[in-house]
Amino acid sequence: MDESIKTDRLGAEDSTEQRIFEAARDIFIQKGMEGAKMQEIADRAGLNKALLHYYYRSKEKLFEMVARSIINRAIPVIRKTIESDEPLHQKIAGFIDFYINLINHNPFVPLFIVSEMNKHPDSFYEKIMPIGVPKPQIFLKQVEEAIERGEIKPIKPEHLLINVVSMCVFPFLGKPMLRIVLSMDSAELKQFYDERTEVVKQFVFAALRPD
Amino acid sequence: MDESIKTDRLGAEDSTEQRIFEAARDIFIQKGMEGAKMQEIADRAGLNKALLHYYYRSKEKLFEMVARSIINRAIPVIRKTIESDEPLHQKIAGFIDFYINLINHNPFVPLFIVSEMNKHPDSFYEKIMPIGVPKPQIFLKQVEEAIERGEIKPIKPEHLLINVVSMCVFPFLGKPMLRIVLSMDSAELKQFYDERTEVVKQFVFAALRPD
DNA sequence: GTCTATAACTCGATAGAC
DNA sequence: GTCTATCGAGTTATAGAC
Repeated sequence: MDESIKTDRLGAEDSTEQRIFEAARDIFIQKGMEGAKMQEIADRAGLNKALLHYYYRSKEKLFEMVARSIINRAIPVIRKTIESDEPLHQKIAGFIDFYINLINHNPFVPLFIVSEMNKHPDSFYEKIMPIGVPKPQIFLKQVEEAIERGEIKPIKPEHLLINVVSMCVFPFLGKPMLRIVLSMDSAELKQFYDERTEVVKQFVFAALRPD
Repeated sequence: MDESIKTDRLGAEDSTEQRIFEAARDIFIQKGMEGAKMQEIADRAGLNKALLHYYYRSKEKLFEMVARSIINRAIPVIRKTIESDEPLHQKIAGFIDFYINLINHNPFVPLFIVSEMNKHPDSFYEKIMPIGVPKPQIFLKQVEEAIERGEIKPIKPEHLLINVVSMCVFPFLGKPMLRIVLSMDSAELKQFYDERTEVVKQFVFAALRPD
């Protein structure tokens, strides 16, 4: 089972175009638009610079393709979970399960998206628009109704949503910090991330449990 | 009351060196090492490029100074809170209060640190070393003791720490996302961030409350 | 210390052979 | 389609006048 956010194209054709795209994705994710160099991408793909331009015309266009592909893959996941109308508890649990698992397989994607959003919020918005901005209304309403029925402790729905997302995403952004501060080795880190799903679920549901 | 993370130097001397440093800090935080241009820093400082080299020799050295200064200011805050031996509940509450307030005044610092850490973990570690890596042992032990005494629900102390930090930091990293997904305007965002301190405290303590 | 002018260099992009 | 060689724009860095 491979949850990696790879590319838009289906199948695993090992075309030159594909190899360039994958090399570019890795480098852009790691170093950002300005930090990435065409030479480095070419080296990683095992080709020369000229070919990058042959297939993608310019660095900017190549970056566009990569960014779009990553966003196209990540956003629908959020949308689907947030917009579905399954029961609240189930939805939250499913969201945590799926989201942590997804990031676990694509640990650098959140930083890429967060950086992109902060540096170029407008171009990001344009990329998101066509595939549809996640609409949290259903979720927010579900929370309010659950509160009215006394099923969960009162909390502003927006804060609940952010709390859940924070605990899913941030540990991956702060991975190097964890390493240093908690002085964990690779094995301990892996275990830590494997435990996360259950821990976050328990934490959230404990926080929501009414008196 | 000014909680901004400004510079290493005390006082507010308006020397050329100082103006360059502050301009550089603003630009580097906003655009990163590669995205920032010496010309832009010079413009912001109201000087010419040559002076940047006169005072700081190279772009790399200037960046080093800025990065070091930001880290030197942010880390001791974490250390002090984590390493103190005040009672657990008080410590957690104080941590949330202080941390959210601090980031609220320096909203771009977390992204800078997270990006830096991920791009150059080694150079980051070297910068942190001399001022002392925060040692969470006291905190971790306090949590374990509180669990044994039945004062709080069982949870791995490391996860609790990360949960708290996540909910404090991530909402600022994801600000543009909040804007889009929750479609908040500036006023609503401000209110949202003002509410955060109380919401996070309540959420954490509710999650920790034993059955 | 501060400025202008320019050297030196990096890197994206193109030309042209194969 | 793929390569080597090179151009040219944009940047960092320095020389030298004031």
